Amino acid sequence: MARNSKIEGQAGKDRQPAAAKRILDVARDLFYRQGIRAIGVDEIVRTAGVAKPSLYRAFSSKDELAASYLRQYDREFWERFDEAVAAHPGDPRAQILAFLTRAGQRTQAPSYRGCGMTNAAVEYPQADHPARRVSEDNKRELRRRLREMARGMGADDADTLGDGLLLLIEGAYISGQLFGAGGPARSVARNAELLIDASPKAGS
Amino acid sequence: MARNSKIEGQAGKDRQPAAAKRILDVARDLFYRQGIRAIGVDEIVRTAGVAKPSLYRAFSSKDELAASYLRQYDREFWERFDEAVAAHPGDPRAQILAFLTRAGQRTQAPSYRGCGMTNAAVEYPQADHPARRVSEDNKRELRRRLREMARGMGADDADTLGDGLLLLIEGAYISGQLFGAGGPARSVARNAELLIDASPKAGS
DNA sequence: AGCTGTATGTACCGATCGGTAACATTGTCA
DNA sequence: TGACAATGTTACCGATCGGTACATACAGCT
Repeated sequence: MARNSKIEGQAGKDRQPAAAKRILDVARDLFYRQGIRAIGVDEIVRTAGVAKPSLYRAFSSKDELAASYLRQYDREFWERFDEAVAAHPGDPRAQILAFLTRAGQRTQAPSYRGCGMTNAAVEYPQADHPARRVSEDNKRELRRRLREMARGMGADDADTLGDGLLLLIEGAYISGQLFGAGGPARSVARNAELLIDASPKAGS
Repeated sequence: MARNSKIEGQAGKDRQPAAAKRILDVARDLFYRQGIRAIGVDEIVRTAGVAKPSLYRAFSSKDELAASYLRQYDREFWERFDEAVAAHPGDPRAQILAFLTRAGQRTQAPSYRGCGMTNAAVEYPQADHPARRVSEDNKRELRRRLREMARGMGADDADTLGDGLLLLIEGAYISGQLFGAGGPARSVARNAELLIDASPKAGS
């Protein structure tokens, strides 16, 4: 109802029809909370209040819709990550601890269901699945960034420290959804701190 | 073909009919490699070379078959765990490092697909699902044992150290299947060692 | 008004899902 | 030989799966 073109470009070109956005919003919510395989396209279109062909006009397949969901998830992930980085310029130790403090807090929320990309990779072990591709790319980049930050911290074996931080992060994502509030994910920042300070540095 | 009763008990009582074992063996393999939701009961009975009613005579539902698979997985998990414990009596630090060294090696195998119980928990977020119940029980007990071992190591904050080890373990399971050989899981034992030695102890 | 293009909806497809009923066959032991 | 337990065979169920051909609504433009 009503025209929704008040924002988003005065030019006639309103890219991305309304239905597509509704579908992606709903898919994101259902996929994250219940899993991609657990949700059928019928449930998505029913919840979004749109017709099924609207889904297939905007997305070539359910797998592609899942990949789109994860691409959005990926963007938001890096926003959170870069926010923590920007808060502590030139101090990678403080950067990663800020990120992990926030991440650890999020794992305690009742609605927490882990990392959407990690979960998707578990649901789709096949290397060529569109959803898994997005997840793998994200994790590879995260690993690269963490190793880079470990280098910035002056660690002798930066790759090992960076990988250790990645293990803690993935562990937090998983045990957050396994244990809920009060689970081990709560202490991810503290353990990362211990691990960082325990890693041999050149200047010591 | 041929009689397969040469081993396995001379007494008349051959508990658990042959078909049930075949089904569970096949289900274990397929569920672990491809995921529970990804495998249909038809594929299981076809691969096992049995008739579908044989599955439902031995297991009340697919969910119960999945739970049975995980109960077996759970037993084998604790066998591996207790083996590492038994190898270093009275030395919890060596115990957990032995376990993690082995676990880290397993994550590098091409067929590695993570922890079956962790994966099942991701596939079934609903708390009342039979498969998830088995997984949650296993993880809770693992957490308890790790905290207990951390206490045995003399850590001031044994709960935090135990939880840190759990995060590393879960992280290794997940990144093992995400990155394959050469991934961060390779360094899980080394990082656990650093974390343990970094944790404040009463006697120091 | 009339045309045109875009966005959306109705109704349907074959395949597969988990699960079952009824009955035939086999092998083992007494 | 007869009885019994285990397994196989066949055929089926309703529900849901991902996906599509086709009709309709509605805007802007002339």
